[in-house]
Amino acid sequence: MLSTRYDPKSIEKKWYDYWLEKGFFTPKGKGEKFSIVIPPPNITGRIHMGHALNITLQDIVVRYKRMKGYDVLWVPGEDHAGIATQNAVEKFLLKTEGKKRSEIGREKFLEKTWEWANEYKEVIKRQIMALGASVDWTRERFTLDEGLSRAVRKVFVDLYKKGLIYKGKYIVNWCPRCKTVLSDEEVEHKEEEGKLYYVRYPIKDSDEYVIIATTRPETMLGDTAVAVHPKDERYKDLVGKIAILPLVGRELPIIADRRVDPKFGTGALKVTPAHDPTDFLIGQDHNLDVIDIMDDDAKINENGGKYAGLDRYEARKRIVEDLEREGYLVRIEDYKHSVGHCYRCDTVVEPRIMDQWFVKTKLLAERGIKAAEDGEIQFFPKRWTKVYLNWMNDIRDWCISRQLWWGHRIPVWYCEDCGHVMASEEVPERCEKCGSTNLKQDEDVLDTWFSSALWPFSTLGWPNETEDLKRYYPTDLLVTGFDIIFFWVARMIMMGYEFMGEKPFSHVYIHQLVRDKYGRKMSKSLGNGIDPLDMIDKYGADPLRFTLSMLAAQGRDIKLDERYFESYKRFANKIWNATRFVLLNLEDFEKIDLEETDLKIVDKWIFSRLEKTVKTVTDSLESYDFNIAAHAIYDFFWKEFCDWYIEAVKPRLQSGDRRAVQNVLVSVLDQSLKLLHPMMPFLTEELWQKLPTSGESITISKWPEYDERWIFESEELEFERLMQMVRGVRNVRAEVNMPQTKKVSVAVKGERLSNEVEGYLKNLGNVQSVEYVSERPKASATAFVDDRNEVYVELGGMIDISKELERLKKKLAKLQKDREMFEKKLSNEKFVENAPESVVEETKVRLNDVKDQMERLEKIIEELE
RNA sequence: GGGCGCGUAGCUCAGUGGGAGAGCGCUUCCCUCACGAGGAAGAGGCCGCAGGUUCGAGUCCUGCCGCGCCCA
Repeated sequence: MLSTRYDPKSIEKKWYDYWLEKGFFTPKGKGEKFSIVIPPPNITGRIHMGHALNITLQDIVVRYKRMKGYDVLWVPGEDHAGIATQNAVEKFLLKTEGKKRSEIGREKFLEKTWEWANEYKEVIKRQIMALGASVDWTRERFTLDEGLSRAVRKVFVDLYKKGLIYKGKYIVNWCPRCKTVLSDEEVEHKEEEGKLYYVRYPIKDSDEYVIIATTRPETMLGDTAVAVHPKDERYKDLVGKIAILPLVGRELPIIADRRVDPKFGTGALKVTPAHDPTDFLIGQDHNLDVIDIMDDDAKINENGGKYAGLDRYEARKRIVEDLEREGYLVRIEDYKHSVGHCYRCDTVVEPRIMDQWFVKTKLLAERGIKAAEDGEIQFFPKRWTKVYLNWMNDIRDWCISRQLWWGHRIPVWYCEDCGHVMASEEVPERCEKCGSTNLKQDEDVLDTWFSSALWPFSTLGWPNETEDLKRYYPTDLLVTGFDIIFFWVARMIMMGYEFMGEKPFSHVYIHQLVRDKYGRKMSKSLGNGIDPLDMIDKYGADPLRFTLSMLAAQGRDIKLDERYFESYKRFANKIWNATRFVLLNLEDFEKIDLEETDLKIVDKWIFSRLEKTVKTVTDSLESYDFNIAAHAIYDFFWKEFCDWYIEAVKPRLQSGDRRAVQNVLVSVLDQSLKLLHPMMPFLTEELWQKLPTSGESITISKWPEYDERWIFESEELEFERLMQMVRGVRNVRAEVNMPQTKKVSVAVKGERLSNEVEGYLKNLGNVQSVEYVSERPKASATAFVDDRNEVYVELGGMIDISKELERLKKKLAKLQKDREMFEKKLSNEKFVENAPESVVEETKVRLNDVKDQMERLEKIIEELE
């Protein structure tokens, strides 16, 4: 028998092992398929709450679909996470061995990183298991697997041959800490308080000067022009003249270019093509010299003259001092501007001109744009479509080379003899042009997102034409966060169409961002993270999952407070104990096919409520409204099944004739557990296995189908009417501070209650006797009034007439308000004309009810007065 | 500068065109034989502000105020 308390630890591992052993998560390859690939977590450490949410939501859909009878494949895996992992390993190395990566060399460093990777792959895997994710571990993939690496090489070489990958000198974002370039998306812009420096540049052979404004004065060492807007009247005469660069003495042509913003600073722009994206473009159009003044550490290089060797900020300070001393500095203003930071280490990035590899994205994006416009790929919530489209329509070429060691090495070889460049899937033996064997591979690796972009098909075996690829591509759903729509979602779509000729997935569900209870992003630096594994340890995986489901309302961030887990653990405990109660009453259980004649009002009520819950939960899961599904089953199970149904049938269970009610209990419990299973897999399996109607596993049991035959509208109304009577009696009792245990006598005016209803009233209201009367007994309080019955609680000496009057008058006032509202509506001709007939009809009925109740109440009040 | 989202009970949030809801917290009562991690009853809301559309607006539209995010 079950213990009195739900203990998650004692059930979770056991059932996960059972599911694995039975192979429930491996698709059978028959029937309609449903496939989904996991967003591979980075192998940098523990998973965080965002992962927990992501994995939970996927597992809910996956388990639901599996129970619906789909042939479900959920592919798990991990991401090598180039820059993030390399940073983590570097830190680890420095801490444990006191060594930098440059000291141990590429080969040794990669060895260490592989050790790290293998360890953390296992860590991640165990964490995903702890969450209960029903992924198919026999198909686990890693982005640096041989198979996936082959896919990467093939994609690179194909795109290269199509001319969609090229190498070129462009302005790129350089992280001086990670010592690599970053794509535009890997740069995070943050508003910062900075300074705006106004500097005087003298005009050659004159006493004139032009004042420029800059936030980064150190870059002046690389200035090769001054630019103004062509229509700027202030500077019309200056265009064509020469300015002299202070401190350096270089001659700078003064040019006109539309890209200059006349409203910024003085309207005159110092042009530094090597260190600013706009300046770079201006430089290209005007054939300006490009002077790179920084090295990889963001220190000034030999082109910086006497400032060479200084760090960029030190150089800034020195240059400003020198400018001031020599009279070139006009003024310094406070200035708020947005500064680019590395998304992995938060260091301020420097724009630099470098020779890097790029993917030409314009053409690739076209098909992906059409797909979203046509609804071939749908976003949930819908509004993310626009975010995606804005980016795709304005897409820029993707810088894919990284000066890292950890990742897919760029499959390009350079012939040392003739200079020929070769892209090749396999290591070439000789130069295809001159035959030389003197070949050298490109030192760089690819952006980590390059391999992720192939994930939906590379994990299924591509470029081999595997059975999996044929059967499970395209996938049906992708669940991910909005922060990687550009990094990942958009690129998977582009690559999917380019290499598979088909979309990678049909639906994209963008999940919530998990914040702390104050609405701040969870971060290591703030220390405000709530660790999902700690929560599993403290409350259990099922409560964690259910909490996240309850909070997963589309289009809104989740503000997480640990108290939620406590609340929903109580729900799990409630389920546990309700099941325990049912099991305690099943010694003589015998399964029967319930006929309508076996069913009482309360049975029909609970079946009808259950059926409606089945519909709500099913519909909500279909539309990814996880919170609605969770709320529906929570309310049904706790408030209707536990608080009313079970309480109402307790006497029947004590009687000799309890076969039918046992069957109802088991049936409702069975279906409820199934509805709960996607959200709370462990708990439901544990309990379901104990039911006399169980099977091999709830995991592969059949999802409840909505069936109108189990809807009983009139019984629902009848039972709800009874609930009102019971509440009325309880209310009276509470008003006079009568203990709940004390039995009361009730007088009923109007029609006779059925034996069944009278029984519930006695049982649930703790009523000892019901007598039928034609007049209200003296010294009684009114518990319930409608057009069929009035229910009085006999109080005898306990009655406080003034208190009773106060209570009834309050009730009357409420009714009066309703009455006025209904009357106002119905007296409005336009309402009667325009509103749907059913609404008008309902309003009339309700008005009549209210009027009737008021009349009766008024009469009672009159008598009391 | 462009775009997006959010302002509903003390707190955290559901609710998208027809009678204001939940959890937690609060008050009162109950050791009722599944559960005190429970049960019963209750208090608590100009649904940010101002207009508009509509027979009817928490829900749709516009503006404003406040908060947050993305992009440039």
